[in-house]
Amino acid sequence: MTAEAKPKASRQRGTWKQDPEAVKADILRVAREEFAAHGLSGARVQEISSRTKTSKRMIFYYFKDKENLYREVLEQAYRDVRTGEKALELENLDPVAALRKLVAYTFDHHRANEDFIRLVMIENIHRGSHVAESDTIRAGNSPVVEQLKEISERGMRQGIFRSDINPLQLHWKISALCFFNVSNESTFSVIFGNDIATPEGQEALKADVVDTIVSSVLSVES
Amino acid sequence: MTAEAKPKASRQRGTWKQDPEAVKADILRVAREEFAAHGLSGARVQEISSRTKTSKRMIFYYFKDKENLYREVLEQAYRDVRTGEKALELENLDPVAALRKLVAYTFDHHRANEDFIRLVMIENIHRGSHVAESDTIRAGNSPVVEQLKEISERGMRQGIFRSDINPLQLHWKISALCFFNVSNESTFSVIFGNDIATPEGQEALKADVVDTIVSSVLSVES
DNA sequence: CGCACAATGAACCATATGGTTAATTGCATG
DNA sequence: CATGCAATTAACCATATGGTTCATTGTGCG
Repeated sequence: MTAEAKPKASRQRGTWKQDPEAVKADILRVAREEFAAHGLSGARVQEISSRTKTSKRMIFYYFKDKENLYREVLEQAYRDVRTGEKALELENLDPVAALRKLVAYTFDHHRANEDFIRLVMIENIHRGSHVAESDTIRAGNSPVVEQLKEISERGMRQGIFRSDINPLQLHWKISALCFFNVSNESTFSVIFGNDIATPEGQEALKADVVDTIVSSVLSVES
Repeated sequence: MTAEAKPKASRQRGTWKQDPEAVKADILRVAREEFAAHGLSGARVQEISSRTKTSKRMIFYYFKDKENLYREVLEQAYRDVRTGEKALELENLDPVAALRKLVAYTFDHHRANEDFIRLVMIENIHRGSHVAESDTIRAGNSPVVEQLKEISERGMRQGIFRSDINPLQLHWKISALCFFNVSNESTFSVIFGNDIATPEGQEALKADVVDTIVSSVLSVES
């Protein structure tokens, strides 16, 4: 490996502190950014190590190999984003208001977690093979479907929602609209102009998405 | 390059026919599959050449380098998929029927062009930098937005559509739902089960997507 | 203290990979 | 049928890349 030397001015030979957890966290943080930016094959271990306070050696010491590092990055990303889904207190709201709040929140939440979106895109390029291998990712399917089920049932009982709502399909639709907004922004802007990508465009779009989801569940005669 | 030899039984030294167009087409076809499967950095020139009737040398002879090959693959893919968007004869249908037909067609069309979807995903990972460089891709923005504009205007004139429809946003919503269906199938299935990915699930989903789009444009008092 | 083991640094390695060089063959044209 | 250029083959190359080896240093513990 030519010129892979690492002077790292801040650390001279002979004196260093041990801090395994910090080192691992540092690697994971940088690796996440690099994988999100360039994909599994596009990311460079060398580049990850350069941006780290530690050395390439430690990456393999703690994470075995590149693919395993990627897997752990994925797991942490899923964990973080699920933790970040804060409780919305939808129980006190009427079904329509609850749904509006949940959709608007999802829209913003996706926008605020672009790296996660990109990791999921990358994972889909790999046909989901790494998420499939992770028990923790498969297990912790977010509680949002349960929330939607609860909202739907209330709305149906009150007669304001149509009676054939499928909560999973409803979640799918919300995901599709909020995910695509982030995932396909680049190509969509290039081809159709970036009216939608501007702050005002995004606000208009969010309102449209919320309305679209709500109108899809309302019973026709309401 | 160790063991990069290519026996290619079907072609012995000293006798070969010239057919530049066929060679180029062959390379493009294989390259498209490889890039769609593994991404720009994940695809291997070596692997592309192996699956081709020609040699690696010819790839660089005709396409200069890997990135340029990728760009030409993208262009051809956009060209093909746009050509494949057959005329739907929506003029004779009432606005709702026309819209239903267009959405259902888009849903099926995306499903039938997974490689194209994957290339667009990959391109978005690269922040659309290659589509941005291609004049032909930027120019030929598909006529679907015009069709939607026409349908919307008819519907609004008849009073059955709400009066604030934005055709581009409408196209965006249709794209989002139809694109996500293909792009995120893997991770969605892993996490939420594959009910939606089954043939029956897809039919139900298509109906739901069509209804969702239609109900989003209908005026509330209709 | 001194020992055992975890953590770290520096250099090194095998191979994969994108790309090139040089020579050869097909073929259209005068 | 010679000449010149396009198309093609086979071998080769520089370097990037993921991963490893070996020695050294920190640290908790008896």
